[in-house]
Amino acid sequence: MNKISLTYPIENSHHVACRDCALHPVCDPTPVGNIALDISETLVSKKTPVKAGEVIYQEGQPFEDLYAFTTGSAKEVWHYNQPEQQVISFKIIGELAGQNAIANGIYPYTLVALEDSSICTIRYQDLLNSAKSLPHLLTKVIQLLSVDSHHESEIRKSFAIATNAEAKVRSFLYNISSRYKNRGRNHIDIKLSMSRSEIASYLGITKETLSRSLTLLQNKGLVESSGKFIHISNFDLLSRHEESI
Amino acid sequence: MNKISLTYPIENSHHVACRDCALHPVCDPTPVGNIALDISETLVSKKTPVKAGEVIYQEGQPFEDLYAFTTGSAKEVWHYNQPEQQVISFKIIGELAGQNAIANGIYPYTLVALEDSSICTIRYQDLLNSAKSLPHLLTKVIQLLSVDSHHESEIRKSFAIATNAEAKVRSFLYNISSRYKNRGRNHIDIKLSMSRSEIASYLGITKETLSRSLTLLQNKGLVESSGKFIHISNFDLLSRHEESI
DNA sequence: CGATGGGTTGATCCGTATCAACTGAAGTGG
DNA sequence: CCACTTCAGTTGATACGGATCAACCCATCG
Repeated sequence: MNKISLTYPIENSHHVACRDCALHPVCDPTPVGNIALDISETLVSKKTPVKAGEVIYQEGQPFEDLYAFTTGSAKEVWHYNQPEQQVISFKIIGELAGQNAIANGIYPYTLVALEDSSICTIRYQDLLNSAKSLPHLLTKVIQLLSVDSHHESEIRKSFAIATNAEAKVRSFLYNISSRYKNRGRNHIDIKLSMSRSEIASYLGITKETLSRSLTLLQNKGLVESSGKFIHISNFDLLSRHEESI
Repeated sequence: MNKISLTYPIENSHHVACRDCALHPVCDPTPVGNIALDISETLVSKKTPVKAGEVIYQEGQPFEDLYAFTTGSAKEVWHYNQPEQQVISFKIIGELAGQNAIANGIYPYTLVALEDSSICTIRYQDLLNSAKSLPHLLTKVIQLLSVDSHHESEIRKSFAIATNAEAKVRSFLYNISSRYKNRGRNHIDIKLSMSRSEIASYLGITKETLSRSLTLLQNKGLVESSGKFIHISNFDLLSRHEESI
């Protein structure tokens, strides 16, 4: 394969525009004019840098903040201290983290930055307080959570459908690529910030099987992979879950 | 095994009390006194009967209502018309359905009653309208959705952890049992309203493997199963996901 | 009473885990 | 600046678990 095709700059490294961020509906409540600016200023602390490997919140810790990634990415893991830690989800640029803590008031998992990133933080209690004067804010939060709920069931669906390892990997790549696409970013040439072992843990397969599946997909001309860089050769074929490809 | 131990009446068949229903926070917004009663009366249409096999909503249909089961249960399926339909989730007594439609305004899956049931219906738009005068209602909705989000990621976690079929079945039974327990119902003797094939589809295994796993769990003294009736002999052991049992 | 369909049990084959060896890239120190 | 170390990732060989196909059991219903 031609390595050169993968070496041109990847967009992932740039800051996401505020309008493409998961928190945007909250940061920018359109209907209220210049009050909106105040909200955004006071409610959201913007673009704090975090280092690769840094823990943003820890499982068991009391819930306080929601986070959105404006650069970089993270993994959500269970049993962070255990030898065999389970990867629960990946958060990429523009996405929200911490929603699953609202239910019990405790972060159920640990969030760890996969690379040097920057995050916007919103204090949930402040959000609720502001909502007393701006009820419209709450419907935005509801929208955010519902998107999340749907997102989760989509993932679970594709997992249940995926009979073999290759299908799991395919749906993972499609899922990641779609998420970049939905944020208006380059979804054809992607840098995977997580390791093979982390992907494997997430998919419930071994890293060896993951590696083999990737070469299979490559031989079928669906993707070209070179280390952390993945080129999606055929986006539409990736989504099809028929066995016969 | 002693069949008699499984034949005494199962509580599942009784109506759930309003206070144990997922919609309860919405039906009964405590802080507003006698206005609350009006809300509950006008917003929620109560305990409509549905027959086994009846479709409550269909995938692709525009989102209008949230549903809560006061008796009975349902399955959420994808590709309802296809020969191989995929089971996405099960809804049991007291639980909410339809939340995952808020995001896109369309029901992503089809909801089918597994047995004769009765449901409370709430028109989402009416709920939002009422919220203009009672913003507190919206925080309740947020709470509902967050519980759902957490619930989903819990399930996905246990699936990723479950290396073999037996562990999947074990975590499924633990999950169902816990849900009855959380609603203050009998979680030791359970009637599974869904078929083996439906459970298998949900778990992503075959019905044969499911059957074998059940007998394994039975031999280990964790459960006693007789057709649709399951007796949880050791609730705590069921939750442990260590291989060595 | 025989038919039907859900559920269980059995035998075989294939896919993935496991264990092991190897490769290559990145980082370290002389 | 280059050997040495180290670790992520890939490739190979074997063993085991689950899918598949098939037969059988049993409850329900006409």
